[in-house]
Amino acid sequence: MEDIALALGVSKVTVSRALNGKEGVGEELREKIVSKANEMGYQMNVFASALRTNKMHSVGILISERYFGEGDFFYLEIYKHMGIDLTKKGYTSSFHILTQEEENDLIIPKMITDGIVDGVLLLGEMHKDYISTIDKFEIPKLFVDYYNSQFRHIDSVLTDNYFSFYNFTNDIIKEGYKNISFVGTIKATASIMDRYMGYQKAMIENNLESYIKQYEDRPEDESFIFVDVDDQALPEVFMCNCDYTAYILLDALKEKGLFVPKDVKIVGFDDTLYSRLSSPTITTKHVDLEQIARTSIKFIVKKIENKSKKYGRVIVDTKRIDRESFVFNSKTK
Amino acid sequence: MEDIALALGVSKVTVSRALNGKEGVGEELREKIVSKANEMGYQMNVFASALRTNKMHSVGILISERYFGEGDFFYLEIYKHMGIDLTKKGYTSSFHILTQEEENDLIIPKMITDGIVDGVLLLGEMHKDYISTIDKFEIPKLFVDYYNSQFRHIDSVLTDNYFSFYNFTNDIIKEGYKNISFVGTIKATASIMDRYMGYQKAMIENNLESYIKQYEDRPEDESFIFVDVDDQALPEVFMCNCDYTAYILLDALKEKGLFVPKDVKIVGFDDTLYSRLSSPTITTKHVDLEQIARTSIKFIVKKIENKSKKYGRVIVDTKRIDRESFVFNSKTK
DNA sequence: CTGAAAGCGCTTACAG
DNA sequence: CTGAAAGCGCTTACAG
Repeated sequence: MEDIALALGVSKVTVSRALNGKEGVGEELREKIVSKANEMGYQMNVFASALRTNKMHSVGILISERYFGEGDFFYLEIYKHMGIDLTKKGYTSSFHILTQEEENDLIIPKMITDGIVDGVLLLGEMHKDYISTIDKFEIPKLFVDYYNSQFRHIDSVLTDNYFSFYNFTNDIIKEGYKNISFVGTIKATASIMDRYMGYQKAMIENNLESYIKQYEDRPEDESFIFVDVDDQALPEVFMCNCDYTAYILLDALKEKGLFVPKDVKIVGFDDTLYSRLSSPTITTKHVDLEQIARTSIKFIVKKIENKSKKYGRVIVDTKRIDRESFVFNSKTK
Repeated sequence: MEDIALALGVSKVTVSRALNGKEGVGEELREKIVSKANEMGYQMNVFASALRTNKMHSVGILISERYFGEGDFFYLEIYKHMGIDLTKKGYTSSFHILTQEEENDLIIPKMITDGIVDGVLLLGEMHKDYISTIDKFEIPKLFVDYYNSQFRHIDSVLTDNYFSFYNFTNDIIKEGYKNISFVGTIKATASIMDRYMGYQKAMIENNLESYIKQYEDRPEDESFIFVDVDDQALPEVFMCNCDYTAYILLDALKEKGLFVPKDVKIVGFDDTLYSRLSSPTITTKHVDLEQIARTSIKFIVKKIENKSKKYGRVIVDTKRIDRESFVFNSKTK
């Protein structure tokens, strides 16, 4: 094709430079070349280009299938926005849902081993051994909605679990509640742990140490979520680490003949379908997925194009959504 | 790398043939080459290969963002299984969520214009003009869960909407019901239309023509779903074209003080989250997504590798899931 | 600012 | 069954 562009009487070297926006071509010449290329319907052969540069203008997005339980639209929404941003930047994306088998056997997707993608986004938590294995590939990478101090050299874009939960708890305390419990197995994921620490911080700062109480929601070695509320001392508010847990808890309370929010109040986190389809609907925190996506893409592309190196941990805020499961009570008046 | 494989004293032509499973290499030699390649950790350069063959061993999966409303796990599940099957066959996948803007402005994804994917799967319905535009690209393609008689030359893998709904309706009639209504705007999508026709067929065959009644669920020019049940003559059973409609209808009935399944029965279709999270839960039909995925991948890969040409419309069956919203009544006894 | 030359790592006829 | 030669369409130094 370049040959034909030589219809302009220049060398293909010049054409290549003009089309790739490289310096070393006169402005008028460049414009002439570009318009001629369009006129001729020129389409660059990306393989030939990639053969020389090793860049496909493509980023891989990896996520464990564990995060695609039903109701988990969270990551899909993020992916959608990533796709939009990637397209804007002239990039293509490969979305790989990691099976449990691949994760256990440390099988790295073809898109990475074959160098088809120029960079990779690790969406959500995955097994440490798996991350180690991927980390051996010298390709730009970024955690999204996950971080691990063992892999501190990998930057990450994160929901502000800690501070958001702190604010959330603080708000509820301000509204007059004291006996507030946290629901979540804190060692299950880093997110749950961070949310719990945010809760604790607020409780301690408000001198409510004596009310601090944490319920488990993920029995060991079980994949399902479950909350045991066979407890005489019901709190005023259950702060659940996520909407799904809140949803399950709601069912458990109903079975015991308790009414939400009359007898006890509940809040969730994530603003997923569970918080909207339950009855009553659940007050929760919404995460700005679009911003997480935009930030992640911006950074990974910069890394790929060598424009910048280190970002560390980039935090994205959340917004409270009020629903039926938590309603201000008389204490606030 | 091939050069180094010449450590075996053969030409790189032979190595290329051996590694690609082409004929023209002795069996012993092939094995020797393959094991040497593994030993040396050889990784084929896919770009160089693609430059000659124009094949990246990659398939693109396209879907309109309209199908990623919340609760729509349907297509994501299919994608997940597609990814697994593709990996098994040594293929990579690019998942492109088509924005409304791209669909309206007939913008074709880079993965197709640049020839990065060897074939493309069109998941779910999209605008006819958009399909026409894509159809101009001479690349193997297949509809999944959609068909259009205007594009009869494009094969498709489909849920058996017509026959499944026919069977479903027949079952219900057998259980003693006569006054059965269909809920769904039949001109909205081909799937709804086919489901309706299946319902009608069963009604007519059982001489229940006089009971045939169809309610709208998608007001014109509205994106939300809504069911108007301000109707004196309630049927015994509402057969909704999908779970979401059933879910909405359930709410509408509750507001009128009606109880399901006591006062009236409801069934949905698709077995999505809506049918499980509602209260009562909704009897529905489950589609074998894994089979849809497996079939689609098998066919698109065959098309890419020129092993076969024409499949026409390939139908995948559904399975009834009984839940609370439809319970056998005394008539069956 | 522009061009001639070499080469990226494969595969495809063609010849033996 | 095996190999020598040419070429896929770009980009990267190097030279002017």
